[in-house]
Amino acid sequence: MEFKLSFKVNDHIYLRDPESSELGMLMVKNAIELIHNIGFEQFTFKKLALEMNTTEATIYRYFENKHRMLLYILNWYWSYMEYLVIYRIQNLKDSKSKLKTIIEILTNDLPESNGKLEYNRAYLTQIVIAESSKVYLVKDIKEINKEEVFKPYKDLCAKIASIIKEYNPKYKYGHSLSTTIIEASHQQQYFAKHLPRLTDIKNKNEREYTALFLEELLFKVLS
Amino acid sequence: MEFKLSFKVNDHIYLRDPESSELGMLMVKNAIELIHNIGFEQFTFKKLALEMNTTEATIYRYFENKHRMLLYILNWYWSYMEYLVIYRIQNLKDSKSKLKTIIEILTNDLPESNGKLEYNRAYLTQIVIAESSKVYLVKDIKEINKEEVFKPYKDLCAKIASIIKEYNPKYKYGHSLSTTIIEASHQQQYFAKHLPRLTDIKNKNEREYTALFLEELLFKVLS
DNA sequence: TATTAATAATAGTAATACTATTATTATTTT
DNA sequence: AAAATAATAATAGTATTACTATTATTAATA
Repeated sequence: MEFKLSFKVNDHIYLRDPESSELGMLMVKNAIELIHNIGFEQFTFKKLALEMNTTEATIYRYFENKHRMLLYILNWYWSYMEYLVIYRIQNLKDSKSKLKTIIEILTNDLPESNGKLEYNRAYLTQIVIAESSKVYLVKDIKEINKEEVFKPYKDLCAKIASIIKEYNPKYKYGHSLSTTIIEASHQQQYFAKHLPRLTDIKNKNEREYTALFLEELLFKVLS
Repeated sequence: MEFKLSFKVNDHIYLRDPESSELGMLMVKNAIELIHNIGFEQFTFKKLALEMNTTEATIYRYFENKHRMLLYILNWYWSYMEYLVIYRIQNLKDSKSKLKTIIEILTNDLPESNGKLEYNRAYLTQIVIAESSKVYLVKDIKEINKEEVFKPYKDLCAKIASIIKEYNPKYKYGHSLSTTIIEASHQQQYFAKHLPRLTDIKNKNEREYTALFLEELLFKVLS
């Protein structure tokens, strides 16, 4: 039996499911590369269309705008993250090693998946680090949130919070601690690379550094 | 003697110092209101010009683009924050109450200043919460950072790190903990307000909630 | 008083973020 | 196999954004 890694993303996010066609899948794959290369602000549907030899209008039939496309990509990422957490934790007995595994997952590239969608995992990770906050730091967050499009993030947060509770049932801020860990894992990697004086990094790589910082923080907070 | 609250912002940020004229000051004041009202993405120099009965071209003689304007506003904020930390801490003896004061400063509106610049402090706080990460999460961070335009943030971070060191000389991640606290203070307030399921907020207000979460976190990490 | 500097008014451009229309091709239904 | 439906490509067009340039007018300074 082959396991198919395919996450159903809330269909409010797209106009037409990009997984429903070759073109749609190619679109997301190319978008990840292009956003990684030029950044979300410079990214346009026109440039994406040019890159993949199609037209702007065609892309607009899949996604309402580029914000929705980024949201789609992040939903995929968050869903995958939650799956990874569940999968890699299932055989672990003590909650301490579960939490360690979570930190590890949060500070490494996505592992190879065997589903049909083969995105560039290193690029995807970079996009999450540099662009993810832009999907919720928007003026119309209220209306967007009504469509349940942040459910995968909330689910991931709840999952991590449940393991935090398992480790220390008395701790009252499991969800906030989860989001703080998640966001800090991106931030610290970004700062370590681009604004190192906002961190204490010496010569290690950003991931290893971030993992050490977060692990110590997490266990001290929960002690 | 009257104390004048005026922070010299790195002059790479502007083309012409907005503090050097009435119009310049009005520009920043109006920008803060407009960014607060419509969000940074929707904010344009055209709209700002319309708002204050001047022209786009005039604003462009002060700032290269809207990103620089936001950077200017945040530099002002970070400098003010550092000043506030130093000022409110000077008479405190033990480093524990110093850290508590820092959390308090980070989770409250800016206090009334007696300088000539009277920005809307509540709006400014909201801008920092919702828009600040957009100044460094940009593709050209490398070149921008060369101009030293993030110095006030780094200084604030270093200042807080020094007090962390004072409290616990053995702790190795003072700078990362500072930025984590600063960024989390914005994030958690934002989440508590707009995406509450990413937090554990019940019925308190977002600030009080965030302060409690951060204070507990900080002292546990440093114990 | 002359010079310089700042602003207002106006115009213009390339790029962005879309929408609309039609022809062509592929897929599905009858 | 023909007819109907759906997806795409090609093309065109619009309002807005993010600027730059020019000139006339007003204010400040030498």
